[in-house]
Amino acid sequence: MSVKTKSTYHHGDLRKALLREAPGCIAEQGLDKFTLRGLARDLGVTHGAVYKHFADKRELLVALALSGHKDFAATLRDAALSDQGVEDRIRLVARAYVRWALGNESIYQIMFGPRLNEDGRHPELEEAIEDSFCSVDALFTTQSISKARVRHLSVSLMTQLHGYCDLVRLRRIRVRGAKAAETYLMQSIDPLLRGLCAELDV
Amino acid sequence: MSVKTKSTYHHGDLRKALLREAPGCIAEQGLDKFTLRGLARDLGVTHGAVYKHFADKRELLVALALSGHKDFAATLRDAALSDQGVEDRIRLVARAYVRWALGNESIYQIMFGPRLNEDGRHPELEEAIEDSFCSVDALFTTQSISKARVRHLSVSLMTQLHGYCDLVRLRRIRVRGAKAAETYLMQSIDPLLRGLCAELDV
DNA sequence: ACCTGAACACCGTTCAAGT
DNA sequence: ACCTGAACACCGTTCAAGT
Repeated sequence: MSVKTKSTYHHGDLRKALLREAPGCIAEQGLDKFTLRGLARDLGVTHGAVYKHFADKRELLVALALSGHKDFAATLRDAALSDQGVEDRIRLVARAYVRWALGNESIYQIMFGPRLNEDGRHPELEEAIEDSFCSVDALFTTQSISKARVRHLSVSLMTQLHGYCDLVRLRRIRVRGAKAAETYLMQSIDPLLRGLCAELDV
Repeated sequence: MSVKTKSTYHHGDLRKALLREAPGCIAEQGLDKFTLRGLARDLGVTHGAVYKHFADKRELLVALALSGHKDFAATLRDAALSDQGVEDRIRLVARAYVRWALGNESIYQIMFGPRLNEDGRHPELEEAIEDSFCSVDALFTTQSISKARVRHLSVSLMTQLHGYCDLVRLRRIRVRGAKAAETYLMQSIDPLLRGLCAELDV
C-alpha cells in the first residue's frame, strides 16, 4: 500500500507498451541501431521480459509491420475509392501515400525495410503488401484495360511513390518539412499523372 | 622458405581485399547482418586488423558507397548522352539504372541504405548522389524548360526507378531473374515515359 | 608499417529462479 | 502467468605487444 502506484513488478500490459514505444525508439536511433534491451530499459523492465511477449526481435517488428500495412492499405483504399474523377483520385492517393509514409516513418521503414520473411514463415506479410497494390488497382480497373495492364499502372504509381518517400526519408531529396514534401511530390508526379490519364482516355 | 607461399602475416593489400570481399559477404547475409569480424574471418585475418585500414565499420561502407556512386553516375551519364532521340535515351537510362542496381545489389543497398552521413562528415556522399541526378537532368535540359522543372522531371524518373529497384530487391514486386526485371520495368515505366514526352513536345 | 590477441562494453537469446 | 538476473555466444572497438 505504498504511495507509488507503479508496481515494480507486473507491468499491466507489457506487450502493448512495447508496440507503443518501439516506433519512437526507432525514430530516435534509426532502425539499424534499435535495440530490444534499450526498449526494455525505456519501459523499466529487464531485457528478458520482452521474450514473454515476442519470440524474438523479428517477431516484434513483424507485429508492427502487419498493423502498419493494414492501416496503410485502408488509407490508400479510402483515397482510391473517393467520389471524384480518376485524375483527382490518383492525386488523393499520392497525397495520402506520402502523408502516411512520412507521418509514420518508423513503421514505414519496418514495412519496407530488411525482409522479415526470409524464412518463408509470415506469408501474411506478403499478403499485406499485396493489399496495398490492390487498393491502387481500383484506380485503374475499367472494362477496357486488361488485368495485367492495370497492375503495370499500379506498379508505376506505387514505385514512384515509394521511391519518392524513401529518398525523402534518406534526405536524398531535400525538402524542409512534411508539407513541403507533399507539394514537391505533386509537382514531380505530374508527368506520370499525365501519362496515366492519357492511357485512361481522360 | 616453406612450401606455403601465403605468408600468414602480411596480407599484401588487406584494404583492397576488404573492399573486394565485402559485397559478396553482404549479398549472402544481408546488410543488417554484415559483420566486420565475419569479413576478417573470411580473409583469414584477425578482427583487429581491419582497423588498420578503416577507422570503423561505417568508413568501410562509405568507401564502398562512394566508389559505387561514382560508377553508377557515370553509367547513367553515358546512357543519358547517347546519340538518339529523347524517348530512346530515357529508355536507355531506365534500363541502365535497373541493370546496375540489380547487378550490384549489395553496393546499391549501401548507397541507398541507412544514412552514412548522419554526423555531417562525408559531404562527398551527398555530392555523389547529386551527380546521378545531374546525369539525368541532361535528358531534359532544353531552352524551353526551367531549371526547377528539369529537376522535377529528373525526380519523377529517379524516384520511379529507385522505387522499382528497391521493391524488386525486397521481393515486393516478384519477377524471376534480372532479365524479367528489366522487361517488366519497361512496361511499368510506359505511362511516365508518355507523360515526359508530352511535356517535352516529342 | 601492419597484424595479433586480450580486453571492454554492448546485444540477442535462454533459462532457472523468484513472485 | 509474468518478471528477474545470471549466463552464453557474438559484435564493434581499443590497445599493448609482437614481427
